[in-house]
Amino acid sequence: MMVFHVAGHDPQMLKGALSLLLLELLAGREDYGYSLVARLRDAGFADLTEGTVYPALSRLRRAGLLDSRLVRSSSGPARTYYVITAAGESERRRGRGAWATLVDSVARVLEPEGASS
Amino acid sequence: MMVFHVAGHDPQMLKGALSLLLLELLAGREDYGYSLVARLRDAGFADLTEGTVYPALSRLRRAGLLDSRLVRSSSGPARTYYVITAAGESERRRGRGAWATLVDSVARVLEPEGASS
DNA sequence: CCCGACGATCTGGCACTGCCAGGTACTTGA
DNA sequence: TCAAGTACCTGGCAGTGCCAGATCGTCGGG
Repeated sequence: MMVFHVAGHDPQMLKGALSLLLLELLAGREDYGYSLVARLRDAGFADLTEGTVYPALSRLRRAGLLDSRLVRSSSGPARTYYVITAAGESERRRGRGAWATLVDSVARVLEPEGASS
Repeated sequence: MMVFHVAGHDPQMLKGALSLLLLELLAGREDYGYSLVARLRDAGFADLTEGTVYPALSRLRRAGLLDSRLVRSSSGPARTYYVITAAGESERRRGRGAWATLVDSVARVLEPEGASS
C-alpha cells in the first residue's frame, strides 16, 4: 500500500518539476541529454533514467522552448545539444514562480506539525 | 506554448503532492470531501475542483490509507467523513520525507540564480 | 407551490507525463 | 571479436489531475 516511494523521489511528485529542472539546467548553458541525466542524478535524482529525460527534451523542443543541434563526436556517437529559446527563458521564469508558489502552499498545510525540516 | 500555468498551480506539479496534502489535512482530524476542498482552497490551491479531490480520496481509501463513514445531515445531503488509518499515518510520514527530499533536490538545481526565498 | 441556489457526492473520459523495455549506433580496449 | 561505455530514440503502460455532467437533499424567494 505504498503510495510514496521509499528511496529517492516519488514519480508522481516529479511531474511538472522535470520541465522546470531541464529549463534551469539549460539556462545560459548549452548541453546534451546524456549529460543532463548525469547532472540531475548528481543533484539528487538518483534513479532518473534516460527514458524519462529524452522524451521530456523532445516535448520542450516541440513546444518551442528549446532548440537543438546535432554535433558529431570523434569519440562516440553524435550528441544532440539543446539551447534554451527566448520563449523558454520566459517559461523558465514562470516555472520558478509556479514552483515557489506550490512549495509555499504545501508548506502552509504541513506547517502545524514540524518545526524542523 | 505555456507549459506552466500563469495563475494558481500547475496541474502537473500538483501530482503526487495531493495525496500527501489530504493525508496531512486528515491527520488527527476527521473531515469530509467538500470541506477538504474548501480548506485546500484557503491554503492557496484556489482553482482546485471537487473532481480532483473526490477521486483522490477514493484512491486513498481503496489503498487502505483512509477509512470512511457516511453521516446523515439534517440540513443538506449526507457527508462521507474520512479518517486516517495506521497505514495512512505511516504513509503520511513517508510522504513528508519524500516531499522534503524533492524540494531540497530541486532547490539544489535552482540555487545558483536566486539568493532569495 | 415550484424553482433556483447551495451543499455534497460521484463518474467517464481525456490529456499529460514518468517510466519500463527494447532497440540502434559509434568507439575503445581486452 | 566482443563486451562495455557513450549516446540516442520509441511504443506502450500506468497513474492522476481535470472537465463535464449527473444526482440528491434542503431551504428561501417569487
